[in-house]
Amino acid sequence: MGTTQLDHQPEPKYRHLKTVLSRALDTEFSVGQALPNERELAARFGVARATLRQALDQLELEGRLQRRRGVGTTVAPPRVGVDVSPRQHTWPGAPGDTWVASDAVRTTPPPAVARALDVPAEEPVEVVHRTLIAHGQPVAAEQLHIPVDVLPPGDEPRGTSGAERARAVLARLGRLDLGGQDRSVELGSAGSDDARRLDRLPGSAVLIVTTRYVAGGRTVAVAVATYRADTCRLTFGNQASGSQAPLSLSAS
Amino acid sequence: MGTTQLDHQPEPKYRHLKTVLSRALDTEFSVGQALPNERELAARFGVARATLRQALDQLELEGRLQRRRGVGTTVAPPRVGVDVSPRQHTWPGAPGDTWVASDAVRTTPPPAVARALDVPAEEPVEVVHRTLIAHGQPVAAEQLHIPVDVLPPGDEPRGTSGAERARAVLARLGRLDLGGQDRSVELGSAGSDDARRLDRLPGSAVLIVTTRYVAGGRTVAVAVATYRADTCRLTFGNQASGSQAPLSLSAS
DNA sequence: CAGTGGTCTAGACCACACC
DNA sequence: GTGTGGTCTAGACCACTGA
Repeated sequence: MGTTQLDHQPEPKYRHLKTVLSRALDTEFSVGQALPNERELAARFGVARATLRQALDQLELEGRLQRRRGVGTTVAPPRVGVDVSPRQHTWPGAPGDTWVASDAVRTTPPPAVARALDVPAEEPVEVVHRTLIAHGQPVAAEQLHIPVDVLPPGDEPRGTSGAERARAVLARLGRLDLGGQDRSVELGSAGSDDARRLDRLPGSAVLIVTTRYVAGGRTVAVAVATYRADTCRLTFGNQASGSQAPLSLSAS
Repeated sequence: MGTTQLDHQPEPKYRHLKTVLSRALDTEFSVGQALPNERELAARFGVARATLRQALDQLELEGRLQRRRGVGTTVAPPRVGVDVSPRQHTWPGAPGDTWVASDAVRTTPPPAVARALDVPAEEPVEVVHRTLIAHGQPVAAEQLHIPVDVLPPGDEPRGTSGAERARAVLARLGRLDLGGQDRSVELGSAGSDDARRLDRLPGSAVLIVTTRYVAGGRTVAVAVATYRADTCRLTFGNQASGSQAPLSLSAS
C-alpha cells in the first residue's frame, strides 16, 4: 500500500492545502520565485483566503516561504546555519565574534533576568545590545546583561550610550576569567523591539537562546538572544574527541 | 516617561489583547487554572472570536497557555528543561539515557536523511523510534536512522519490528567507537505521526533537533527528534572548564 | 447530551511597498 | 495611484471531551 492512509478522519482543508503547496514548491518553484497573491491562490484552490493563509502560515513557520507586506510571497532559501556552540569558551566580543555591538545602557533588569543573575531586582545592570548579520540579513538580536558591580574598571567613553560605549563594556567584561557557560533554547515570539531589529513583524516566531556566563563561581552575565526562527538553524559544533576539524583557523 | 510609546502606529487589537491577557495571567491566575471559554472571552473584550484566538495562539506558542479541544484553556506550567547536551558523548540507549525505544524497522530513509548520512537514497537503514517522557507527559519523539551496513552483528530477536528489536539495534550500535556528534536546532511543525506521539494536533510547533553521530570518520547515524515547543526548553549543559559539577555521577 | 476548542466562510478595511 | 499581505468581523459547522 505504500503510504497507507487508514486514518479515515477528514483531513482539514488547510492541511491538505499545505501538502499540495509543499509539493508544488519542491517541484514547480525555485528559490526566490514569487507565488501568486493570496486572493488568487485562494480562488484557484476554491477556499476562503483565511483558510489559504492558515496553510501559508505553517509553511512560513517551517521556513519554506517568505512573506512581506506590500510586496508578496516568495520561496525562501534554505535556512542559514548559525553556530551557537561555546567553542573555546570565550566572552562575547572576543576576537572571531561576528556580532555587532550597537549600544550599551545602564538600567534595571527585567525580573526574569535578575533571577538568572541572582541579584536583587533593583540592582543596576549594563545592557549591551548586539546584532548578528548573516548573508546581509539580520538573523539575531541580543541583550547582554551584566551587573555593574562585577565589571572590572576600564576606559569609559563619554556619554551614557552608543556603540563605542558598548565595546568598552565588552572589553571590561573580557578581563574577567571565564569559568563556564550554559545555554538553553526555547520558542518565543518577537517583541516589538526585537521585531524591528530583525526586520519582522512583532509576534513572529523566534528561537530564544539564553546564555549564562559564569566566572569565579558566580553568574556574571546573562545573554538573551532572539534568532529569526524562519531563517535560522542553530548549530552546535562538533563536540568530538578526535574528529577532523573542518576549519582552517586552529593554531591558537 | 517610563515605558515610552512614541510609536504612534495603531497597535493591532490582538496584540493589545495579548498584552492584557498576559498581564492577567501573571496577576490573576495560577498554574492549571481554567480560563473562560473563547466565546465568553471574546465577548468580554468586545472582539470577534477569531481576533481573540490570534492572541491566544501566540500565548500558547510562548508556552503560557495550554488548550485542549473539548476541554478548555488552562494556564500552562513553566516549560520543562530538557537536557540535550552531548555530555560525555555517549550513544543513544547508553546507561542513563531516559528515552524509551518503542520500535525498529528496516526501510529506506527520506532524502534529507540519506543526504545527511551520505548514502544513496536506496540504501536501507534501520529506523529506531524512541520517545522521551518528562513529568508523565511525552515531550519528544525521535527517529534514529542507521545504515544497515554500519551496524556490527549482534543478537537478532525474531520478527521485523517491536521494542525488543529496537533495543537490540541500539545494543549493536553501542559496540561502535563513537568519534563525535553534532547537533542543530530549528523550528518546525509536527507531522501527523509526531503529533500523535506527542499528544498534539498536527501542525503544532516543535523544535527539531538533528544529531549526527560520527564513528571512524563516517556519519553512522542521524537522529531527528521533535520536541514539543510549547512545553520544552532545551538545555545545553555546562561546557565549563573548571566550574563546579552539580551532578553526583562523575567517576567514569 | 452540552460545552469546549478547531475549522471555515465571505466579506471588509488597513498598512505598506513600489511606481 | 495599484497591489500586496495583515487585521478584523459575525457568523456557521465540525470534532472532541466528559458528564
